[in-house]
Amino acid sequence: MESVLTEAVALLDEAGPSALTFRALAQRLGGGVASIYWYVASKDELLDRATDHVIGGVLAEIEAIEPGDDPIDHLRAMSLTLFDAILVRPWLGNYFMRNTDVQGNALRLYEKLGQPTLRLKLTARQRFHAVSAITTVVVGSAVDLGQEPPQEVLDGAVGRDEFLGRFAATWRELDAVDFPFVHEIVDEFDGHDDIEQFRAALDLTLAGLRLQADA
Amino acid sequence: MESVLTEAVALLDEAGPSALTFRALAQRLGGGVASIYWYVASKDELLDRATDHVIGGVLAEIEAIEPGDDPIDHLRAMSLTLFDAILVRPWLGNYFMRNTDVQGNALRLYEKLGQPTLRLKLTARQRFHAVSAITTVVVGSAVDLGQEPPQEVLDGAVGRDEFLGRFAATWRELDAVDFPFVHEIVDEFDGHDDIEQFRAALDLTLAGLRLQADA
DNA sequence: ACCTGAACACCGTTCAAGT
DNA sequence: ACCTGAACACCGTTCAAGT
Repeated sequence: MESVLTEAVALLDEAGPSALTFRALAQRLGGGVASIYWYVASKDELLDRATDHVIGGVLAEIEAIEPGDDPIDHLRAMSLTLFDAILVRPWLGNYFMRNTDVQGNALRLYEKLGQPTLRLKLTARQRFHAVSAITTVVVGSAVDLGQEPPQEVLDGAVGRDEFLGRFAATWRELDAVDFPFVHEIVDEFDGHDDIEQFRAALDLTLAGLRLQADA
Repeated sequence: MESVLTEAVALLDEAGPSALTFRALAQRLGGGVASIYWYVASKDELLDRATDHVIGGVLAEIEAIEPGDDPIDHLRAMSLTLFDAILVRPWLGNYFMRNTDVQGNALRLYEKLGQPTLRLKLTARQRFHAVSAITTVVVGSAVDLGQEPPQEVLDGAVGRDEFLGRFAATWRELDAVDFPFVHEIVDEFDGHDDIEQFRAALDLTLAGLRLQADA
């Protein structure tokens, strides 16, 4: 079982989600395709369990973070750790917390993420919504930013900057009257940093949360 | 071409993303499978174009919204409209804005969403980040909340409330010392309203944004 | 310019049968 | 308890050939 998950994750890491097939996995394990069904009832369950397997590592990182004085700073630090993990493995975002019955580590991570809100002056409902909001921002940003780039970028034939630059060039050609906003931000888009973009989104949510707690 | 997209969307609406296969689509169009490849180079392109096709309708709704006095209220109104559209068709979230070259309507929607920020006292970078953050919250929430529920819920054999209730029951059995946060919010989770959850997440981001603009 | 049948190279899943 | 080969019912995509 352990080795099924380890090899599944290895396959995902090496060649992406499309490389994780029962046939490829069976070959790595040196067995038949049907054997895997003894450990797992479906591909969805395999992905749920593989997800929880790596979330176990993330949970350990998150538990190692010092709470500190400010609950919101604590939330920020944990969010960044989770974000980093999903950015490297975007497939995590599609399965994380999908089924807490099989994802025990995800549930524990959710708990950890929620604990700082207990130190804030909020209602139970506000705490529930706050943690949901943060999870959405973290997972949503990571999945979005980690989307598989086109083949040419993966090949290394075209760098990320050049890829962004091409879009920027198209945008600059748009009518300035019809697209004032796009023109306003095109220089920011060109060559922008993904992590900074996430950090900004997270900070807006956390600023809103602090306001709520201080009200 | 028009009818290819119309039928593709109909298929997606009636039976979900898994029902959109080239074979099923060809059958509805009364032609061969290979014909579709004359209009579209791949399934990804088909989904990009189908997405932009329905985003065209959403764009019209969004353009019909009165700007009003407060740019942030305007942003909120537009976000809710986009959210509603994606909640009904979660597959939109996976493709929206993925390739603005083929998604002209998505680009126009992005522009509309950005325009209110021009009325706020922000830097170009803050405007770029603000619209990215809002888009992430809207798309992330809608995709998350619209995730295909398990078969038993779709069948109607088990209601949504009962489905949530089961998880809540499991959570209530967790150790109260190890899971203080889960216990704190389990009553809120049980029978919670998805739209309210999204609204709360959006409002946190918008509150943070207002703070930034008023600084 | 538009469409087709038939094939290719895959998938996840099942099942009777083995040890 | 654990594994297997072989099949089933699908996929997206290609291509030579038709009108």
